Amino acid sequence: MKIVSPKEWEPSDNVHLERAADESVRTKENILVVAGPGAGKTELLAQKAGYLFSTNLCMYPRKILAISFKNDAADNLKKRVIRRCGTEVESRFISMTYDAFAKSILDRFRLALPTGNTPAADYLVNDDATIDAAFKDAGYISPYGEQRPAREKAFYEKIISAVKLPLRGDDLGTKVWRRLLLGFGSYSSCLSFKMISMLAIYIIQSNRQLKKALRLTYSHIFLDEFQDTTDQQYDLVKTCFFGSTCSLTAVGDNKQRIMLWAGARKTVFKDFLNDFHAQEKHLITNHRSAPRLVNLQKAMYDSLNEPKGQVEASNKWNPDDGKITLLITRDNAVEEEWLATDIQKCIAGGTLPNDICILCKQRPQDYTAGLISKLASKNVRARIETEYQDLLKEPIVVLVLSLLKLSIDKKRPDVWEFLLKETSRLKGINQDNTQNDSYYKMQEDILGIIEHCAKSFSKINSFECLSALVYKIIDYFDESRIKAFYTSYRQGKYFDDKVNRFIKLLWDALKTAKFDWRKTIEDFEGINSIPIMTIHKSKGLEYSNVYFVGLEDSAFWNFKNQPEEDRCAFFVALSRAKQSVTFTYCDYRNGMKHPQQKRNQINEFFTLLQSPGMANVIQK
DNA sequence: CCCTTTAAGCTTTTT
DNA sequence: GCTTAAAGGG
Repeated sequence: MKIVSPKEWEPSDNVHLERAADESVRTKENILVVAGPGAGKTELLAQKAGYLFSTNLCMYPRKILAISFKNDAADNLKKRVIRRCGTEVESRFISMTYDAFAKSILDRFRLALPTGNTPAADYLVNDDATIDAAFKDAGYISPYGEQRPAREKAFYEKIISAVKLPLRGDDLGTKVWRRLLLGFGSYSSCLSFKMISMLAIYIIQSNRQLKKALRLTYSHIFLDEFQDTTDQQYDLVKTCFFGSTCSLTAVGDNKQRIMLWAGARKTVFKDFLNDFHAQEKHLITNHRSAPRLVNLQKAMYDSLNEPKGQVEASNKWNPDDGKITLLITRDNAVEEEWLATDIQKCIAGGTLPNDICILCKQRPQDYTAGLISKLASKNVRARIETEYQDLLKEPIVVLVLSLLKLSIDKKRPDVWEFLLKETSRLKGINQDNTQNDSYYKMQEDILGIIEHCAKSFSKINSFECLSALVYKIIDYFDESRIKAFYTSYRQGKYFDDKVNRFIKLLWDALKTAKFDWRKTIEDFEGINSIPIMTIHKSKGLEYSNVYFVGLEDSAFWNFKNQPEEDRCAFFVALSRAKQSVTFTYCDYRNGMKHPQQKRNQINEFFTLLQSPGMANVIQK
């Protein structure tokens, strides 16, 4: 990478940065970037990484630490940075989740903890059975017997979090901590995610040298989706970097704050501005949504307590682009027919199924079961994404799928490269020197398995056959190595459950695709179907056409308790759409067990959509 | 055994 | 607010 002066630096890949974004990239101050949907928050962070590396303001060999909530967000950001800056920055852009960051501190500095507070080296993470047993062993008698409802888990977390480190005293929480740190009876050491963070915070708080080392390693810190930060995550960041010369960049959007119910810190923007003396910048361009949709988003600013700040649609659109529809029907059968027809038209017009999305507030199964079969009768596939999303991010599923893909088509250099890299990491084979014997043998072995799969495909005609093939692949990678490498698979039946579920769904896909393997893999990955999900799952995603099913009081049943959050949820739903968004309401849903649906609580959404020039209202 | 009453869950991720 | 399942009553 060529070193340039800050003045010479320009965004890579011909990306244009609006003024506030350019300033946010170049500032040396701590900064909070408030940016609405489609403003390019990830791009801003990627460009800032490029700026810091190519000007050497992140001075070699210091690093940038980017913290996200979810693995896919952390991976996406890392990929974007590598695309913008090249692979030479790979080792200096550390992109990880809060939990991975806390765990990395604990694992490296575990022995800096005082005696009696040190977990065993091979602790399990968040194993329900162990935590349950620890409470029992510490003398806690559950009123629920063998079952553990959600509230019991919440109670456990509360007791565990209330304990102050280092451990002293003899209360229930401390007793549980002692058992979980070192193991007890036949149970091994096991920490919850909260405990890992608490230990990481304690390590940094009580050890000036380690804190100093951390601050020397990372000169710049990026914090993604900052509006969702919990108290504990904020504590961790503050413990590590408060009062340092490290420069922090937080990006987020208070209009998309829909995680308060799960413990997001309500005052996190204000606290960050105060604690870190950060500047605040606002991005105004919405690169995602068409002008009419941006207009609807803007109309919500008042109710979202957002200052009448500016938003502008990108100039790639015509001023009249974008479509908003409000469909009001008698019952869900009419609704399903209308939606299926509209979606069919949309696909006939050239929109890909996976560029369409069906959203629900909650419980997608209850709201879209009928629509799924209606669509199926018109040869349009739609599926509830939850389980597929979960499986597709499992390392074992990713491994097996890559191998299957190469067995179908050898000319997939990207997949081949990934598989070699992952396998050598898994098997502990040195990949710096690809000339050595073990690396060569690994390549030969993988090719052998690929050959075996390719030959087996035509013979697979039962669930048992498919299962045998998948286990043959797993055998090659070696189950015990997989469990040693991906530590989440070490506990309980987690590994077997995931693999069995994967085989089951792959078998379904194989039958649906009439044993066309290429199609099967495509289908499994969701290329050919419309994703259905909750608003929460859709956060951060975008689709050409969005259909929100069930704009009804009963779907927003908690509106009176959390009106701000539900307004944000509505805003998140509509702001996923690039080109068109449709909301549906029906008087009678799902067999009229109950009287007519209502729309009193959330009447403000209807007022908004029905205001002049906003939505095309269709009554059926 | 059947009918009524009561209580829980619903929106999440993380190794 | 509505569904589901468990608990309670006759």
